[in-house]
Formats: sequence, C-alpha cells, structure tokens
Amino acid sequence: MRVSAKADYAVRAAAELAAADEGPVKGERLAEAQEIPLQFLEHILLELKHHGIVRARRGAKGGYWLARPADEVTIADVVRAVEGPIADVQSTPPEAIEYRGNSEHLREVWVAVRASLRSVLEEVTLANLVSGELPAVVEELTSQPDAWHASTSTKEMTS
Amino acid sequence: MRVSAKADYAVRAAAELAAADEGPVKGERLAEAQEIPLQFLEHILLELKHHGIVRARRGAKGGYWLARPADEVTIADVVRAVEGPIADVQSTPPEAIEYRGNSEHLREVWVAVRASLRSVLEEVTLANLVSGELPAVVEELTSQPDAWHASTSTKEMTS
DNA sequence: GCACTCCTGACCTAAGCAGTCAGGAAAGTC
DNA sequence: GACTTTCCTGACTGCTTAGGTCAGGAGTGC
Repeated sequence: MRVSAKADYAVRAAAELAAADEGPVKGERLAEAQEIPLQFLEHILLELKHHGIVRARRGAKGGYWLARPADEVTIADVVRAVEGPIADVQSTPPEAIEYRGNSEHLREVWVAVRASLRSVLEEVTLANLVSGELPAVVEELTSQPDAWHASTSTKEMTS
Repeated sequence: MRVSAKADYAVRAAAELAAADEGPVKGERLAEAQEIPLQFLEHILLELKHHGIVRARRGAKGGYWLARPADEVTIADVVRAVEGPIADVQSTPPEAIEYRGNSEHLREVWVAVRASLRSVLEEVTLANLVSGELPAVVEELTSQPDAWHASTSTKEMTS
C-alpha cells in the first residue's frame, strides 16, 4: 500500500518531459530538475521506453520525449510501467482470489480498493499534473481537510 | 501499491473473530478456517494485540477475541496495524513531501490517492465484511464491470 | 573519428516478505 | 503441584525487492 521511490521518480520525470514542449530532453537535465540519481533514472526511463511511454534518441542532440501527447498519458500508465499491476493482493489480481468462510466478501473489498485507486490514477494525465488543473475527482478528495492529516481514526489503544 | 499476504491474513483472521459471537477462539481454529500457516498467524495476531485490535488469553479455554465490537473496527485499522501507514510515498506521508519544478502538484495527487484508499478502507467494518452488507461506496465501485478486469487502458504499445 | 547520449547487464547493500523453529510464560484442570 | 493447553517472544532462514552504483557497449551527429 505504498508508493515506491521508483514510481515517484518515474512520474516526476514524465512530468518534466510533458512540460518540455520542444525536442528531446537529456537524462541529465531530468535528473537535475527533479533531484533524482542519474544512473537510477536511466534505468527507469528505459523501462518507460520499453512500455511505450517515452521514446529516446542517442548521441548529441539526443534525449527523451513522450511517445504520446501529455494529455493522453495518465499517471496510472506510468506507475504500471515501473511497478506492474496496481493493487494486487499476494501478487495476484483481487478478482482471481477465492476466499472461504467469513471472509468471502473480502474479494469485493479489494476490488473496490483497486477501483478507487484507478479512479484517481487513470483520471490524472501528465498534462493535468504540469498545468495544475487537476480533475474534479482529485479536487473533491483533496478539499476535505482530513485528507491532509497523517491519520484520521484514533480509536485504537496501545494495549 | 500492493496488499501483502500479512495484511490479507490479518483481515481474514479478524473477520473470523468478528463472526465468532461467543468466547475466545484459538489460533489453530483461525488458521484452519482461513488456511493460514499457524505460526505465521500467531505473529500477526500478536501485532494486532499490540495495536489494541484484539485481546487474548492463554491456557485451556484461551484464545483471541476482538477488543471492540465488530462494527467499530474498520479494515483500515487492521491493515494499518500490520503494514503501517496506508499510502506513504518513499516511506513518508504524502503531505510532507516537497516537489519542485513541474511536479509541484504531484503532492495533491498522492494525497488524493490516500484519501481514495481511505474512503474504502475506513468505511468497511468487520461487521460489514462478515454480513456481506458492504457500504454504498463499495457497492458503487464494484458495480462497474470495468472494476473486475485486470487492466482497463490498453493504449500502451510494447515499443 | 570523436564527442555525446542512451542502452544494458552485472553488481551491491539493506530491508522487507513470508514464513519456521525453539522455548518460555500464563491459565486452567486434575 | 503436576500437567496440558494456549498464547508470547525472539531468533533465524531463504528469497525477493528497493534503491541504487559501476563499467562498458552501441547509436547519433558533427
């Protein structure tokens, strides 16, 4: 249930590419702009390339650019490219699990979890991200003050 | 962005406890009912105890039971007990991260991601889970057929 | 031919995941 | 008081992932 450094880096690099309106951007510049270790970033960009998110050219005047327009690439695309399926349970998709006994309905819950993640990640495009004009879903979720607190319920006790 | 076996086991064991209406249930029975390795489960139950989710007594007629009524324990409570904070980015809460350059608005996106997870996990109680009467949020999310497919968008190409 | 940049595989350390093993400590029973 | 039952705890293990670094190879442009 956590976002890896890799996914975070990938999205930030992609955002930087989305903002660069002309010509290839070289890895070094992306690394500097977002303060990401260069060599690590290169591996990430390679993965993004293999998944058809970015393209690249070598040599002088080389660099990376988005394979598709920035408003057609969602954050979900980028995250999936580097992390694989979103919201797997025990490394298998939630709809493929059979639960017995009193946890029969747990599958629906995990499916709902995945759906709710998608409702955010698949709605926000890189264009949204750089312009700051985030979709209504996001605005609604972030407008509740609770959303900005580390933990909401404090019913638990430290037995 | 994945659910660990530990979290899955923890919720299932908690569901089993929620369904047992009278007296302590011993670990062995929980392990059998949900097909969880007993020794592993005992560690999990211990963590749940330390977080005040369950209580326990040793000896004959001993076992585990919920510390609070089943309709006051949410899945979020259980998951947090064994996995820690729910949607940390790079092991820090999203609201604590400073983004520069073109990814300035990424923080809002991660906060929205966390909020959307909470909107599911904090709404579903163990009582909901065992009865199958899931909250409206969940019903809405799972009623869309897309929610049951492994992947929705197929815009990407394998470069 | 040379500089530049991406491309790739190998490697590394630390941590986490998913457990198992062995023994100790309370609670109840006889 | 001995004995059984059950939880409690720490140590350990094997494997994978996270988060990188290093060294070199392969296209590209001049």
